Amino acid sequence: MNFADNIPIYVQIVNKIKESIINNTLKEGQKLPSVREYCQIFQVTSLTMQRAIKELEGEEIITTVKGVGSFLKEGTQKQLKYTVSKTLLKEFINNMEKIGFSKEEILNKIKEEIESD
Amino acid sequence: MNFADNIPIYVQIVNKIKESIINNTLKEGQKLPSVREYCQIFQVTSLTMQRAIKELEGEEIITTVKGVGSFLKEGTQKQLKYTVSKTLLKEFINNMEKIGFSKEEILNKIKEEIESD
Amino acid sequence: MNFADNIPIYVQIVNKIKESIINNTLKEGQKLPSVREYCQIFQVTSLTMQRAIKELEGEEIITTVKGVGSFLKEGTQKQLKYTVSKTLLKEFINNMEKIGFSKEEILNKIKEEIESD
Amino acid sequence: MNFADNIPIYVQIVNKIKESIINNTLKEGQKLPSVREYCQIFQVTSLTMQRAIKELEGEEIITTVKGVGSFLKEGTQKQLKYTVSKTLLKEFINNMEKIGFSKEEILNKIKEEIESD
DNA sequence: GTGGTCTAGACCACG
DNA sequence: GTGGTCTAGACCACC
Repeated sequence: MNFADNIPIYVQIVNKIKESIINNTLKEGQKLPSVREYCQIFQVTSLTMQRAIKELEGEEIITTVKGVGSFLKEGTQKQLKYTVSKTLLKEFINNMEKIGFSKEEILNKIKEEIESD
Repeated sequence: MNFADNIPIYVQIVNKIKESIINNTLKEGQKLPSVREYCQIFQVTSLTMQRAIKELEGEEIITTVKGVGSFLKEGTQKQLKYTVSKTLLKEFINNMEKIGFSKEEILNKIKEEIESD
Repeated sequence: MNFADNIPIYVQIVNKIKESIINNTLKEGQKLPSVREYCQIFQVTSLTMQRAIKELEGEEIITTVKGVGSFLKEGTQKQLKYTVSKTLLKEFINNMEKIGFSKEEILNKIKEEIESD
Repeated sequence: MNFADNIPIYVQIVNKIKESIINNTLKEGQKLPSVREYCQIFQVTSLTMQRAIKELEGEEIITTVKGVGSFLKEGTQKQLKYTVSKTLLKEFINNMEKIGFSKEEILNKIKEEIESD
């Protein structure tokens, strides 16, 4: 975790977990590591970790069963990948247009950037 | 200004001013509106506005002369457009790769998105 | 604090804190007093204190973690002492030369002054 | 003049004039350039220049005769050189001691600095 | 008129 | 508890 910047730590954790889901590191229906284990992994207090979990519950990505653990819902992976990529795309195009690039120019810029690597 | 979300108002203002520079609404070498005028425009107190101004000074985008006003530095517009777009591009590609898209797929997604409008 | 002269209070505070670092009153890696404590110590409002803190962050002397506190970076003490003394020396010699003293004369003046105490 | 920093312009001008006196560029008893000429030289408005003049009058360095001009007082050069250098010396030693140098160390540092040029 | 600094008190999100 | 942001209004020095 990046403790020095402005993004709340619990949000950073939420994002990391979402990444794991999209990458298929965490598989659908599977039980997630316990809060205690996650605290170790991310080096945070349980309170912070709980918030991250709550957030994921709120977004209907996981369900928590008291005394048992949290589970990934079925069908999340594909949907998450879709919504996240859609958001990234829209935001990116929107921002590029705000600073004066046409759609064509955006496409060219992307091509350049990708080929330059 | 968006008083509801988490981005500090003074950062929002900084971004708006940067946009104005990139759009050429504010021209190089030109005097910016006074702090008091900006307070009216953005509906904030002078202190908040000053923070935004200080930030832009720190980024070497403007220079301020006490009792006279703030001025856009020469050569900012082009450079700002370049660095901002570069950052957007890199971040976007990076994020898309993190969630499992190959460079080719990214390009295709962008094409789709742009053509769909 | 000296509320009477022209040096902004937050700059005076920055200098005092720098002095504490150089004297080793504040040790490297250590947590600084909280903003609220500093407000008591220096008898200023939190905003003024925050400005001082931001300044020190900008100079890469401390790092701040939201909700936790500010910490002295490692390696600051020695470097700060070096740069500050170097600046004082250069400025002093420069000013003395401006008003017509040769390097030799400067040395003699210093000797006199020191021995006279 | 440095219009961008925090030292008031009129103070900067006062210092420059003092330097000229100490260097003997302006000689004792001599008539100073007119306000109008000085405005040209320093590229400032007459109001700012007037303030600088007032300051020098206040410090008893010059006298102004209405409708005629300003004149350097007799005996200023030597005295000015003395007081200015004394101030510089004391301040310098004071500052160096504040950051933990002994008188001996100060002397050594000065020697080093001078010989290194 | 300009920018710069400050207070006193408030509210917020985060750990 | 921590740091971060903001207001409303004030005062100042300077051009």
